[in-house]
Amino acid sequence: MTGKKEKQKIELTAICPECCSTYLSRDHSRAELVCDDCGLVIDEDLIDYGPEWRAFDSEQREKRARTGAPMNYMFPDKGLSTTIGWTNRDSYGKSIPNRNRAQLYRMRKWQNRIRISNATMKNLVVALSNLDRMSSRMGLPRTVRETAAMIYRKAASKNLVRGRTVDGVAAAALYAACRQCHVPRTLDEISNIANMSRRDVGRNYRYISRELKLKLMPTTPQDYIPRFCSELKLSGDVKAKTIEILKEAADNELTSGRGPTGVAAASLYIATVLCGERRTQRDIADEAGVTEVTIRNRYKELTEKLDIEITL
DNA sequence: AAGACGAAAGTGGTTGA
DNA sequence: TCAACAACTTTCGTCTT
Repeated sequence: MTGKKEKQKIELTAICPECCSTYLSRDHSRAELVCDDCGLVIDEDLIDYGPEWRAFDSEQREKRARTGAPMNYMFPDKGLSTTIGWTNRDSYGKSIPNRNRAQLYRMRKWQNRIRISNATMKNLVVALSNLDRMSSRMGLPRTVRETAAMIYRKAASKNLVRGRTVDGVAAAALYAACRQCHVPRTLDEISNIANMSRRDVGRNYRYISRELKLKLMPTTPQDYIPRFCSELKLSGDVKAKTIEILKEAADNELTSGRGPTGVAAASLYIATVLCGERRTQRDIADEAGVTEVTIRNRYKELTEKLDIEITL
């Protein structure tokens, strides 16, 4: 342990990408991260998993001066990308002749550029595959996935992901895409799939929609109807009737200020009764993600204000 | 027995000072 | 930042079919 070169054990959760050892040492004299078991040099570009970034030159320091949460996926390039050292010395320690230095400088520059672009690309790949996983689990159509991917890309290119988790922004993008495509999902559904709290998804969503100037109308109850109908195996008649009721409801100002899902559920309930395809309040409530009580409240308002006769 | 109804108390988000 | 507020939920007892 007490070698001549002082190696400092770092108590981090990093893992060597080659042999999966957790014993890594930082060699300060060379600014390298080295695996104790297999000797793999993991360069300094790899991330210190603590709250702060390491910065080894002024360029990095500038880029990383304002840091958010540490990146949470481990080795974007598996630690295998090449880094060209900053000292003007070759592998034997001999100084590099002046006539080659300009070339070396250009190589370093491009190496850096390529590496960075790889990192952001990888980031994007992770986000997009998450997006795809979530949307396929929710059975969302292709257009929604593509819209979500587009929104995420825009967010990423405007640096909105910094300080937020990749998954969080992806979930928010998905939520926004659903609304934009008129196949809304509730924040609850999205947050369940994404394993996040509704607050976080909502907060991220508000942030990116503001920054990207997504102009999204508030969701209307109508948007939910096709989905609820198919989930509950209801006929087209019921669907048409529901839409009709909702239109009237909107004209009579019965939808504003109410939760769209509640209004949708109530008018769907009324339509099922009118069309003789009865479903219980509980069934509809579960599907719509509201309670029976909410359905009852809405449905009382609707029947009273719209003079709809219900015979049970 | 299951579903519908409604009262009352509690919860989470929005709004305006 | 805090209180007021409306919408909504939870809970529970009663009524109807």
